[in-house]
Amino acid sequence: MNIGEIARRAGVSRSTVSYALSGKRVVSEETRQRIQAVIDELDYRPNAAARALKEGRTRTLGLVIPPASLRLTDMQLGFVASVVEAAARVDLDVLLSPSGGDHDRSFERIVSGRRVDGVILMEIRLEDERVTRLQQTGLPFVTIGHTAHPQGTCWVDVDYATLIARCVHHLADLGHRHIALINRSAELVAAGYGPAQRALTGFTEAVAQRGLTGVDMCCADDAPGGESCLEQLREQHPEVTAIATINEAALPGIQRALERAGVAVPRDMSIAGVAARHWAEDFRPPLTAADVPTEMGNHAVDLLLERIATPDAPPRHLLLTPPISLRSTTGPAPTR
Amino acid sequence: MNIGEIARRAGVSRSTVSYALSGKRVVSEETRQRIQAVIDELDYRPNAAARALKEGRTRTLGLVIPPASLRLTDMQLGFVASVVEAAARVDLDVLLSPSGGDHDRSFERIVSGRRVDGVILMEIRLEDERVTRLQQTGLPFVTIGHTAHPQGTCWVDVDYATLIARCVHHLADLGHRHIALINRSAELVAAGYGPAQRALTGFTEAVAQRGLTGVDMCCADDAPGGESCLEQLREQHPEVTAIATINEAALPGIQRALERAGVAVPRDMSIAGVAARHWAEDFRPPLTAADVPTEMGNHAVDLLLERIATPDAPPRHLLLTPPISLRSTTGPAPTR
DNA sequence: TCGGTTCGCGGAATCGGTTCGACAGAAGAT
DNA sequence: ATCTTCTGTCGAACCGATTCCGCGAACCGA
Repeated sequence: MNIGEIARRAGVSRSTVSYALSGKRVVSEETRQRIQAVIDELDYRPNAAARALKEGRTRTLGLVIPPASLRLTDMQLGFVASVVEAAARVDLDVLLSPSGGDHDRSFERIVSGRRVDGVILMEIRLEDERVTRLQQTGLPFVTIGHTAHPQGTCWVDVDYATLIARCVHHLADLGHRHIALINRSAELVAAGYGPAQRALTGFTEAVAQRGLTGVDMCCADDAPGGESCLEQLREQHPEVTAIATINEAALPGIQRALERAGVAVPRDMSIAGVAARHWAEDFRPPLTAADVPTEMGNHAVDLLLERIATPDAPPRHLLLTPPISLRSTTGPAPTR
Repeated sequence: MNIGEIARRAGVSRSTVSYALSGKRVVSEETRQRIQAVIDELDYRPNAAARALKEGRTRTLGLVIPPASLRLTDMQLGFVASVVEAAARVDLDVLLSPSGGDHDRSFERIVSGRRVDGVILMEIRLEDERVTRLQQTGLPFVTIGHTAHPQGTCWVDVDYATLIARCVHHLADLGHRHIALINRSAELVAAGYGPAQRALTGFTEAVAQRGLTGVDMCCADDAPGGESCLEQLREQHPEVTAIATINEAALPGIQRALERAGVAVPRDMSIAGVAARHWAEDFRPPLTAADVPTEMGNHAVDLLLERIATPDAPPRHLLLTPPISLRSTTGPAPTR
């Protein structure tokens, strides 16, 4: 069931079948229909490898995700889903590469075996050698998140610094004077993980600007982590009345610890976060948060397609600053 | 940077380079080292498409996931992660196809464009046309979950009927007489989604066997769904003192509704579920549940590799029945 | 009727690997 | 000295598409 078979049965040459399929040259309507009939009958579809070899492109995008051992957050998951969906809409397939390590075989296969036409990189660090590796090879790529030197690359990101600053301002407007930042895990912060670093910067600046006292804490990215982090916070800083956080995964634990301690939200404690929209909505009470649009994956695909089409165009960036959706977890600071 | 370039620089023929790389014929140690030196210098890696074309295999596995619009549960996510990880361990890549629809372009590309050597199918229904389509094409495949007629296919699944039955027995042993099954969404049940159907069967039989009264409810697969489902349950069946569920995603909502109503777990209400292990552990209080091993993805990959190697061997199945881990959400029935 | 244009199609090269058959030269057997 | 057996390498075919070049027939205006 290759193109030769179709050609023989339709009584034409292989090239004619190819042209009938691609439309790159005129084929008489009669011939075209005859060919199509044979194709339908045999359910023929061109061999992807042969086409990729000849055309020099694979019609496949690579998506580099964190290794399976690290559990993905809802937000990251949303990115994956929207990347896959956006790619499917333009008839592209997505090849997954779980790679966090330095010199990953899977990553190398993808980038230097010409298995994909372009790569989307997730969870990048401020200094990320995968980015430099991709720059070497010349393979088009887009990152979700950006490095410390983002000028030369194409990326889409959420402006964590500004978003966390907005959370702080919102809380300050409500009269809160003592605010805590609950950041991502200590390991990530130490590894130079961009969002964690930038959230801290934004927090520190905003707190200083409003003359508040701020305390920042790292917190393991899961429910138990949030729970113990909050216990520690209430013990060491009982004066805190509001929390800003980018740690989605820790929120259920935070919430639970507050409940156990009899601290009502938002009466006794306000929470403003940065999270996936559906996640914030599903949260009880609904979370006041800057809704990170999961469509970021779509944007990443768009940018990547552009870059593949015109590799020499200056790299474009997209820094999103979604507004804070006021829901039910923030309120006026308690009067002592 | 193709094999010809390497051959020229090393002063040998292309075939010799190929043999040096594959080891399928002896190449003198001296020549081999010379070739390797050139390869290292140029950072050469064979073109995947060319190799796939000639060899007739792509070294790629297809993973068909639910479309992006449907949010994946933690358990499904765990499968994806473990499939990707298992594939990476044996140097295989994973191609994602988001396809739930009947005649999906992405699915068709994968199965009939010979883009993959085998396919893993998730979220299959009792009658699933994707399965019949794959059987037509002869492409090796393994399903996570099984259809109503599973004899001829290769699959790995969790024995939901038995697990839910065990939950019922466990709860009955604790003295509960009125037990509710909180199932997956009504749409899934209507669509003939296997786990939902089998959970219902197992529940009904176990309840009858123990002479209990059981009530089964469908419930949207998210927190708000769980919340409203529980409210409805308490209104219509206030006598229920225990819940068995396979609806992971609804649990936070269930939990929240119970709290709001002042119903303590497990004092006033026991809950036994089927969920991913880490999920059950993170839940507060830790959930008594049959821990679905996320390693099911690994097993699926193993089965698939076997099937690819020996397509004519009789299809193998794997029906897992993990034991119930007793944690903190079940206790003796309340004395009235 | 003739030269030129258009239309529809076939032939053959090409992409970059793998693999089979052949072959030269060295080594061993008789 | 001749015949056989290895060893190590090369050349060429092949996988299944795409695409450039060119050819014959039809068509058209003069």
